[in-house]
Amino acid sequence: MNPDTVPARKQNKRREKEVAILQAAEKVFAEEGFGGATMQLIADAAQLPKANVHYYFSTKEELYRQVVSNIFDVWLQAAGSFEESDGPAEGIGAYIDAKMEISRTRPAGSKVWASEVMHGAPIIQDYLETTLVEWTNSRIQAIDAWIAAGLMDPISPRHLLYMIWATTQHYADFGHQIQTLNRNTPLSESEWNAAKESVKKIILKGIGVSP
Amino acid sequence: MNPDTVPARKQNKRREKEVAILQAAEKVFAEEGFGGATMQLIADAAQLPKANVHYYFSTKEELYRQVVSNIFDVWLQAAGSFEESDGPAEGIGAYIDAKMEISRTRPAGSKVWASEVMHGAPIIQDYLETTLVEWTNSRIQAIDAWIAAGLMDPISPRHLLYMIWATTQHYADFGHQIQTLNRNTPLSESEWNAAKESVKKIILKGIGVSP
DNA sequence: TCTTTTTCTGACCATATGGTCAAGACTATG
DNA sequence: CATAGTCTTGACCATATGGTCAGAAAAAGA
Repeated sequence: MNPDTVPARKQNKRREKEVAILQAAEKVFAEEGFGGATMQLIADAAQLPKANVHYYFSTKEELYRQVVSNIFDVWLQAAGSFEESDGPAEGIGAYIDAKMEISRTRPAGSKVWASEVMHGAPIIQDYLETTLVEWTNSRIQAIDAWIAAGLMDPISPRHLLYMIWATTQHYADFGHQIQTLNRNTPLSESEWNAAKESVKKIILKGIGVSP
Repeated sequence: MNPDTVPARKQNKRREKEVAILQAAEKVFAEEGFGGATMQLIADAAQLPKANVHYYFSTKEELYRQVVSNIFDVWLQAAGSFEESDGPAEGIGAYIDAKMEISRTRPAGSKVWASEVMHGAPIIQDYLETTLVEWTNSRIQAIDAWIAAGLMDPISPRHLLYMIWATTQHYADFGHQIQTLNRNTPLSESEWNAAKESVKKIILKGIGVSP
């Protein structure tokens, strides 16, 4: 038997447990905020004794840091769908789709991210200043190129990005409000699609891109 | 002398002190979240002993409730600028202006509101279900009337409203991120104006309204 | 099977926090 | 000036929370 097999399996098992805790933590942090979340609540959500959670993540900050870090990875993944090789209709359309999909499937993550930024990004400030700044600048260049090529109106790329972020994340962060305004019912599959199409339609037309 | 004068003056003094505490609380709640905010932090921000804060607001919840309630009033005030008597260019344009102005002048309030909604609106759920639902439905009717009159494209009024809320509030709630992307500098007067114009331009064009 | 390493957990501790209280200070009024 | 009502505040308390730890249990390895 390969001597690496057993250790690998063990590593996997450890990783699985960490992931379970991280999922529980993401949910609790989203619902209660960092200050309101307690290790006991997280442990209960993960169906583990509190001390066991501390075995995998020594401190609350450490756990929170990893939750936020995971969200950032998801964010980066969606960022990849913004391909500058295609035109603005495909690039921006796909990006909006991807971000709306994240809001639908990972609302808790989006809320944790929003909370972190709202409180001054104490944990991920370095990511903001490096990765986010670079990504944003590179996308601004891409949009400017589209503008120069006459593929869209000469709007401010920066504020366009803010609008996309704001609108797409709103469906996660303010999901409770949206549900209240939707006869206290979660958005159905078709309502989600309508939301997606509305957002894309208004923004794309707003920047002078025809589908 | 009017017998009401002295009591009134006293009432004013009490009110002034309450307002000072409410302002301090709004700031602290915005920065720390409900769970992270402590009565001591709020007392320090208001430059009062903690026990004195408790004299005016018996519990943390009570204080928070009033802070959130104040924000809702500000929100309603901005909502008034959405006049259906004018056309969409004026009505929606003025509404965006008003909301952007709130984001600029009361960012802490906006953050508290966002935080409250993100955590399921435990305090102001009744406002959402009554006032907000009514206001939203009435605006949807107004927009539908504009659409019927051929003054704008047949978009979903509901999702248009969400987009306006999301985008305008983003400049307050994610102000830290925006500042980081703005060479770590707060938006200047002219940058705020550029933001306003960008938002109005894209949204109004996006719904087929010419200025 | 015996030993070693990793995982698990109840009990415990130090600290921070929301809230109380009683006594003092201040203010208006008769 | 005396009295009554309002405001102020340091000291205090009960509780909740993040985190520790010793030892049990389980798994891996020899």
